[in-house]
Amino acid sequence: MTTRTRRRADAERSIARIVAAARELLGRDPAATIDEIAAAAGVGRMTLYGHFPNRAELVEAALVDALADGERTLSAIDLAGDPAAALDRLLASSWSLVAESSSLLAAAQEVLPPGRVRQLHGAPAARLEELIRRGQGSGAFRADLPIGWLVSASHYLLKGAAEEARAGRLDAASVPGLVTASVRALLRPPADAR
Amino acid sequence: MTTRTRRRADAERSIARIVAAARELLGRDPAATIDEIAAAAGVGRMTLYGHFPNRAELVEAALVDALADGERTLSAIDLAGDPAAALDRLLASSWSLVAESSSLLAAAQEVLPPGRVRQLHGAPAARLEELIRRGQGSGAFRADLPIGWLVSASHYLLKGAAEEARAGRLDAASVPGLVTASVRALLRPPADAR
DNA sequence: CTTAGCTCGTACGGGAATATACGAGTTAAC
DNA sequence: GTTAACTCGTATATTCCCGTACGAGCTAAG
Repeated sequence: MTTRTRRRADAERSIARIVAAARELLGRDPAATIDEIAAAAGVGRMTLYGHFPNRAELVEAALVDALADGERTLSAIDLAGDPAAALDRLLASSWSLVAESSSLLAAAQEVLPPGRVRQLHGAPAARLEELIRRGQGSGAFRADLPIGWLVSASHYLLKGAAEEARAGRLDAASVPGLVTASVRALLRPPADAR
Repeated sequence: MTTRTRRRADAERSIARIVAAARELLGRDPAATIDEIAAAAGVGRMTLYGHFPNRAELVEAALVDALADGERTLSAIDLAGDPAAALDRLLASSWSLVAESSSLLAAAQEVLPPGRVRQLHGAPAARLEELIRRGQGSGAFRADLPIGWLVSASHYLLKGAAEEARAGRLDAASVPGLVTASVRALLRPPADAR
């Protein structure tokens, strides 16, 4: 399932550059053109079409690549021990990943069949969900709200922080602190726990 | 500054129908076409162009109208008394407003000059900010995070909840409860207050 | 060195959406 | 009832982007 007819080395290189360019441009502007991406990759538009039959497949490839990168980073994080501390570690690495490809996600939403994005995006969401669940068991996190919402809400906070940073309304250096403080607050058990 | 040459009654009516249709369609799909909006308003496309020279002005008119409606609703809310309770009242009314025009905001972001949206959107943000500030003064809300971020984060939670509801991942009836619980959590002073 | 694969320019066709031009018919306002 | 304003269809120009076709030239792989 790797390669049916072998690919030449230069083709491999072109594909890598195209995907990288797509990630970068689509990460900033979900409406980035195929022309722009090809140009940014230092490659003719026709070369791009030689590897990706249409826009959707290119976007999907970029998203898959970005997610794979993310998985590599996140899977290296130790989530054992105190859930709150583990959460901080997870968020510290997550936020920049979200920042880099938040509009890539938006681009994918527009082009890919419904549900496909969510499917591809399953692993990181599951990781956070698992951590939250564990924290709920130990009483570190609140359990009175649906866990699906807690996961989503955390995401929205991450995405929001990324957007504020990109708009220049937030200093990039201050973002990690704000994100962790906010998500911790969101997950902390309410005062009137009974 | 109201009307330089008087407008006929039927024109007034057409404009109202167009703006209403624009709010409804753009509120659901930020890419709604001028054709679609005209059709939904029960009006020829040429009539629409007679009143709005281009897409941007139509979008802006729709946004202004939606915000004016929102202002009318929000300004009726009593924000005196216990800040936490006032926050609940404010959020209960805010969330549906956000839900109805969240993608209208997105449409505006794409078409209007940068900063214009934020400028138009100033009043509701200021209202929430003022409430938060008051709550900080009385110790009801946390003061260790920048107030601008607290306001934005609340917004992102509202928008996120609206999105989840539209995607069918959240029951509309449960949204107000989740939103208020989440924003309260976000604003509650941290445990290790010193 | 030969071949198959890859690069990439130019050109073309198509679709979708915006916006303009013209003009005939209709309707509110006075 | 006259006028000015409004409605609205058809047609057309423009722009933008996607995707295809053709073909000449390069380059990695054996």
